[in-house]
Amino acid sequence: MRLPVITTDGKFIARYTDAGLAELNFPTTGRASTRAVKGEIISANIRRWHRVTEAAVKNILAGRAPKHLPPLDLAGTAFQKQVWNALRKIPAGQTKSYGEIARAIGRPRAIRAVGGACGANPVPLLVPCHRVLAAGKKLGGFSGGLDWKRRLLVGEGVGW
DNA sequence: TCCGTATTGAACT
DNA sequence: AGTTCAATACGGA
Repeated sequence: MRLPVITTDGKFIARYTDAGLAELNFPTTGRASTRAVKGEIISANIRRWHRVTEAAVKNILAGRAPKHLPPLDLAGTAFQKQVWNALRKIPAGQTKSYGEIARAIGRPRAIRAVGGACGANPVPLLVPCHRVLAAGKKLGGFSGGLDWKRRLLVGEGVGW
């Protein structure tokens, strides 16, 4: 089940399973339109979750920590989930390095693997992979494009 | 098993 | 200040 999240910055696409939000994509430039979601039956749960998701996305875009998050149904390996879980502990307005995340999950040498897990994150924004910088406060990379990463950090008042 | 990473830090020019 | 290089863990083919 895919539903659009309309914001002033574009149309994000949220994908839900019975268990919760499974995916949240940045606005796609051109390809993959909203697609015929109509006709599908939207369960009460998903409707409720989607309202929470919309509010959370808008808050994050405005640089504020979302008050509530929908339940997440993240598909990934145990390692990736550990990383994503660690990312969610980063408070808004703060950043960490890939090395710090690696240490936080007890694998100080899994630095590059952390980068890989960030890139595999199906739910950017809600899982704040944009708060992870490379050593020396360099930007590193970002799945949705570095422009987004810069913008989100600036929105949270992070300077580097 | 080999390859590519959203890395890192040191050793060079 | 820029470049090269090895070490490194994980995931996909």
